[in-house]
Amino acid sequence: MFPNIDPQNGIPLFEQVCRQVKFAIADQAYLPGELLPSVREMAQKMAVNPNTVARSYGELQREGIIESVRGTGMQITAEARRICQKERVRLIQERIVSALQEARFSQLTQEEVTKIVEREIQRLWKSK
Amino acid sequence: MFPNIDPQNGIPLFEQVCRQVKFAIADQAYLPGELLPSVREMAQKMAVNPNTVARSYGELQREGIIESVRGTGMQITAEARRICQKERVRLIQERIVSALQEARFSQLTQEEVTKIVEREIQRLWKSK
Amino acid sequence: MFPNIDPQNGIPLFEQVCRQVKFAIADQAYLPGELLPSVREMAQKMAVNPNTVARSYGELQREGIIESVRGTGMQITAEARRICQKERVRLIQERIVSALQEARFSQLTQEEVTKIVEREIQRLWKSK
Amino acid sequence: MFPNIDPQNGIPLFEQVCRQVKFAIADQAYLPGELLPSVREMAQKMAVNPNTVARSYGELQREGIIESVRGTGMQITAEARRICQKERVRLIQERIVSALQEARFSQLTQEEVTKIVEREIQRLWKSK
DNA sequence: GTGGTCTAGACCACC
DNA sequence: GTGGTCTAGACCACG
Repeated sequence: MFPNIDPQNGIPLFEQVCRQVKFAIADQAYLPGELLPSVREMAQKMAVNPNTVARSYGELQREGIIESVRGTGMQITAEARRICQKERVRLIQERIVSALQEARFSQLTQEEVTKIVEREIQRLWKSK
Repeated sequence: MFPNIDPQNGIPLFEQVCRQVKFAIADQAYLPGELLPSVREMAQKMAVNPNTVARSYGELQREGIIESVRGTGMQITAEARRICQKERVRLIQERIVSALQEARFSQLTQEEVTKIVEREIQRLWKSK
Repeated sequence: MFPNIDPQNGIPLFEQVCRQVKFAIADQAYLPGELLPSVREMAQKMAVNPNTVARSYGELQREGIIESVRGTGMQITAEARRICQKERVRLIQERIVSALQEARFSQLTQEEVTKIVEREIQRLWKSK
Repeated sequence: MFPNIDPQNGIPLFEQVCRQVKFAIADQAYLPGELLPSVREMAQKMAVNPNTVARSYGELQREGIIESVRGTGMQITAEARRICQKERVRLIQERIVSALQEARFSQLTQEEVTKIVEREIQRLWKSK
């Protein structure tokens, strides 16, 4: 359920963790009122240090997506899904746009880019 | 000629500088045998610390794209254009693919992604 | 009778519970020889986990304010009132002094602080 | 200039550091555009771990009081003073009010509290 | 068991 | 030199 944490891709680990959790919530893998896996559990799942997960959870808490219940765990808030769905689109869109902007500036033609994009979309979504 | 340097987008400055120079060479803005602008000059153009440019030039030299000519400056090599054109496509493609992969994993539908991509391509290349 | 338990104000819950009980005893709401409400009952009154109350009772016992009577409950000791009255003043005074010290150190003027204090005292005790 | 960090008073160290820095800025000990002492330097001044200071600086950054200048340090923002002056009053007032509320609820009389407060204010500000 | 805080020490990218 | 990130491991308060 949480693959994809990559220490070598430039994006900080704690931020990748945030993204994964947001995507999972947007996807209703966790529902409001439920508890997120504990810091230690999640750390093991994702093969990162517990402190890294703790930092991510702190971030999510600040964004109003989860809240700490003393001695119990981190609980999904009522607004979590709404926030995460917006975030999901925003985060991904941001990254796509940024990549396309670089392509544009570097003088690639619309045709070249379209070809790359269509090929990859076919490849990635074919298994559906 | 060199806009787009963004200190806040996660990609190291010196790497952004490398990219810009590679793209300019791929685009034949600089031809083999010509000199690159001096470190200081380029630093000013790009609004970046001279040390950052120096590091980028070192990187380009290591990749065989430019070579230092004693007392004169950094000269574009004969193979520069070939290398840079390959690089340009590789770098951009890599980034696009990585962004689309995240979109795929996060359960966005093919339709949603296609919509974003097409809209942005229209927007970015409309001025052509 | 026991409002004011606030999970978010930095002071541990079990300590807030201790304070409330001490203040109630100082106030003669409980007299020597009487029994405190059972752990479960008190937990419900204060909307707090029974374990938290149990810990507080343990603390109060260690301070000689209550004593456990086998199979009966926690009994108010003879010295309870004396201890609690001293405690009450000490605890409150300590907290006020600490807050004022920070105000002093942070270069607030005597006038600013006096204004805040007088306003709040008026507000809090007006219903008398 | 930065005394008063106390590991034993219940308030987290990183938060005490934040408060101290805010108070210093409110007091114009640091002006907009200036750099805060480096993480390592401040850590030594305050006798805490550099990571603790880093966390505080991150917090201040999130509140718009300082901003990170790559490779240079943490710079006081233009709005820092305004924010910190508001914060100073808010933080201190909050603490005073909270202490007085406890006094109120615990059945101390207005006279008792007034006596304590006036005595302490005299004592703390007498050296002015 | 849970999260929260703190320390120590490391490595990196940037100036 | 600077801040940013990550790890490892500890202790505490709370349920």
